[in-house]
Amino acid sequence: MNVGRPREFNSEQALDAAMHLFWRKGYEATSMHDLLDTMQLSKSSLYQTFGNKHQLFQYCLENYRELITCMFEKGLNEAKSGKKFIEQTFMMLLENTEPADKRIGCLITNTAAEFSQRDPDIAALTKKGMESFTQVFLQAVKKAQQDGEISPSRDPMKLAYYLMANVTGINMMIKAGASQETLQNIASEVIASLN
Amino acid sequence: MNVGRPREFNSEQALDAAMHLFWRKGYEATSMHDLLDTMQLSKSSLYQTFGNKHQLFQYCLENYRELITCMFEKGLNEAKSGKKFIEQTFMMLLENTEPADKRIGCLITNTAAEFSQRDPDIAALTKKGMESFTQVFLQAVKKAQQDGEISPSRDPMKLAYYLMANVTGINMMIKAGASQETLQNIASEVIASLN
DNA sequence: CTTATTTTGGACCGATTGTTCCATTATTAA
DNA sequence: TTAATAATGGAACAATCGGTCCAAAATAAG
Repeated sequence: MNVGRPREFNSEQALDAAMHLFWRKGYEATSMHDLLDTMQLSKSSLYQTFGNKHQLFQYCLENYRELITCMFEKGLNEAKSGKKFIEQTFMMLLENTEPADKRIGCLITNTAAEFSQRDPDIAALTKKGMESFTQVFLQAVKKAQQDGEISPSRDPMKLAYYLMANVTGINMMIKAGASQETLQNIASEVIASLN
Repeated sequence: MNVGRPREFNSEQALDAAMHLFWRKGYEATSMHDLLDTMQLSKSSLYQTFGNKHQLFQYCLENYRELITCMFEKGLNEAKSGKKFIEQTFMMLLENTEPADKRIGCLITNTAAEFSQRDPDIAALTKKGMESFTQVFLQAVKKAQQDGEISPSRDPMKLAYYLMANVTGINMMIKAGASQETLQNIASEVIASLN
């Protein structure tokens, strides 16, 4: 069996905790001390298990990408139609305006903003994340076209990227302090433009 | 006249240099050492003139807001029509995809992403910035309606926020590594939805 | 019990962080 | 020339940064 002293922490839970901390505070503003506190493990354990802060962050990004992608795919599969899923997605966004501590946006987007500029490895992960999310929207648009909600003459890939831009934009405007009413207006414009 | 030893630096130039540095690197990733190097003044001079790093950053945010707002207003006044201005704005965005060091996005948006969450003063400035930019789009939409390019039945404020969301979203997708073609597609969808 | 293996706790590291302080320098006014 | 004023350069500061290292602790196998 497992020889040696057993672990006193759950590595998946610890990674999840780190992910949420980075999500909320960003990379630079999160210290190792913060991480140890939140993940509830010792410094040695963290370095042994996750390498270092930078590697841990990359694990978190991948974890986040998989988590969100799965959640979206599940939502799409359970939705009554393609357009319903898209509407639900925007409605979900609007729920994160109040209180202020819910305005944490999207980890991928936050990360792209913080340092896509100076780290090619991280930049590759943000690109990958964006493409994963876009794929879900692509499936949603195709489904909506099959359901007769969007004209088959419209390019589904173009619409998928268009939706991504708006979801990203709304996420950022939430962080910039836009009101729920404002965001509601944006969402309704986007939904109305799908036909 | 001015008594005492004269300044060896231009405070406006120094502020401008700091602004561009924060724009490129973000707040946390920019050190005082970086700033002194770029602004070309001594530590004492920086603290005497701008208070501290946090205050300097706030000055930079306001400087940026005014700079961009003025630039946009000038562009709008010189544009042949409201819709032409909007199109130009999106075209300008697309020019910042390559090379990688041009993908610095928008300082207000970057700042909202980095720490609207934990600093009310900064959050207020990002909100103010977003509102300033939205005002320009509002004027542009109204002009386009007067020019007969957008139906007068559409709510100009809603469209202004809708445009803001898309500009912000595209800016973020640039940072996340989206291709120029992708962004071109998004922009054309947005432009096409204005009628 | 002994040995091998793995994890844990914490002391310790050099480097860097933002900031303060003061003597020195450069200027104007008297 | 002297005094007043303001800017500069740099030493010094405590605090924190991410990271390393090793003895101690806890388990399984022999």
